[in-house]
Amino acid sequence: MARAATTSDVFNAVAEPCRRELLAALRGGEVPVAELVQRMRLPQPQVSKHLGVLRQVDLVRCRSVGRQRLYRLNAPALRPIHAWVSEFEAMWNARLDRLDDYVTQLSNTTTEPGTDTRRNDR
Amino acid sequence: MARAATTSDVFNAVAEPCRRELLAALRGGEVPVAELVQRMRLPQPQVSKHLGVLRQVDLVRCRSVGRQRLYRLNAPALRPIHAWVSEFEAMWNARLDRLDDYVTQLSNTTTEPGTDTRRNDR
DNA sequence: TTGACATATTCCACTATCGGTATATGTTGT
DNA sequence: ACAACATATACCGATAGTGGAATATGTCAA
Repeated sequence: MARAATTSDVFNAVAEPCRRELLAALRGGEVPVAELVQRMRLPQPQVSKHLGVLRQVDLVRCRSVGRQRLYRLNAPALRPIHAWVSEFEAMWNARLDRLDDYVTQLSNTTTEPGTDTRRNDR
Repeated sequence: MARAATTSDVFNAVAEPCRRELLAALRGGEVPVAELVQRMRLPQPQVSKHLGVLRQVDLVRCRSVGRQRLYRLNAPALRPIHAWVSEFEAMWNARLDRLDDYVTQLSNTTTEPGTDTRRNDR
């Protein structure tokens, strides 16, 4: 098993740069596939496939208008991600890292176990 | 090319459930690998490998103490993710989705192009 | 009904990632 | 110097994800 299935996990769906770009492109409102293809400079099948993934995790929804398909963002589906990162937000807002750095300097820090590059991080 | 390399993209690094769990386990402060192995109930090599990935994207850092290695979270590395999701936050906070639903109902919505399941989303 | 158009799906080959096992590296204590 | 310990890395087999090209589905217009 390699990773939680892309099609079932929002985190995975968003891990793909193209799909993030797609979501960004949908921030303005409904957009037909053809326009997405243009903006993304990607072959149409790829776009459709990416949209398919986003649909499966409910990050986007679409409706048919004539032969076109208008996609729109379903922002609330991003909440799990936001919630998850937010739990860590305090840790960089509260400047706890300063204490962290202190601890770091106490003993000589080895950031990269193999290659011992910088000794003073951040 | 399948996806942006796990080792170079924070989004990808975090896409793995085990790695998210690892990060969560480090929220309390520095933790030696052995303890992580215990908590995760995963073979030690897996844990080390996951830690390796997290290290490469600078989500965690570590220092050596005797033969142990103490890992700690580098929370600021999560900022890109937080920043990205936050750009969408307004869209679910502002109840714009209500308007969205309205648009949805105007024409019969087809959420799943192939399998036409529910017609009324959310 | 036929053809143009818009989009989705299938098939294929390639690569990256993951889990598992074995082994290497490095450190402490004797 | 050697053994025990802690952790990292290398190797392997399996598999899922991606891009690309071809094709299927569905809709409109004549």
